[in-house]
Amino acid sequence: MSNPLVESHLPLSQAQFHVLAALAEGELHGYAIMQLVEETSGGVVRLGPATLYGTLKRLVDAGLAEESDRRPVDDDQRRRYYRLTGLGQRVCMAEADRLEALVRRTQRNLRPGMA
Amino acid sequence: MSNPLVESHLPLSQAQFHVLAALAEGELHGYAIMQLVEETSGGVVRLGPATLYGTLKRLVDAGLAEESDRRPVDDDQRRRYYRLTGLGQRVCMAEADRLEALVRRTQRNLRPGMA
DNA sequence: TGACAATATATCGGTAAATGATACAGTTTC
DNA sequence: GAAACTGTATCATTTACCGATATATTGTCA
Repeated sequence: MSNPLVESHLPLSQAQFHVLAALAEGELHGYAIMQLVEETSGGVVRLGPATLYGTLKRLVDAGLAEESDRRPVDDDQRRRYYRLTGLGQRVCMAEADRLEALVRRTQRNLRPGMA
Repeated sequence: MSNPLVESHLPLSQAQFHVLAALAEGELHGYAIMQLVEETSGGVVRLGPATLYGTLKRLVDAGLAEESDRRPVDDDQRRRYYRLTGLGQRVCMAEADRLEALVRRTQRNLRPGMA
């Protein structure tokens, strides 16, 4: 399952992974990403505007996310929606799988009770 | 289970979490950490000397890791061993738990096959 | 309707972290 | 005794992060 195109984007920074993970929920606009990340992390991860829009721009430049032209009726016209690209989905999934293995191993090592 | 002292160190950067996770395996010297991180990530995460020793120093300054005076007989005398502090264990565990939830949610969202 | 809070995007500037390159010394192997 | 590997360390640069700030729109409600 080795894929050089995908792996060249790994590992993702925390900010990048959190934004991609938020977009995995569906098409979202910037402000909604901020709220979702803060909410799903229990308030631990708080992306300010500079971090969010900077990260978003980098993800778009890297081809992992793209702006969507989706426009729900009566939606706030200021909103700009983003979604994962196909590559973005694969990269996000690969990073999630990689972290899963690391997390499991770490939890096993630290579970009570060790010396 | 909220713990301000622990949470003030979250979220960890990728490099910091990887080093702490490596130290969760046991007391290790710098070079061994480099090898272990590369090995357990399937070669995806490669810490150069600057990243490793810089990160290690920051972790020690933050009280998450400490140098050990452990000296196996006939061991290479250049080696400097490090281990997690009590705080480091709790922070590493908290980060692992946080990532676990995020990873699960992301995998659920991206598993085949969605639009 | 007028004021205020929340929503929404954007950028500037400072700071911290990550990283490639490099250096240097000890150890092992043949 | 030379080459490859092990091991720690730092410099200089790049990159990313992030607090602060700006500005405009939308929603609320008195």
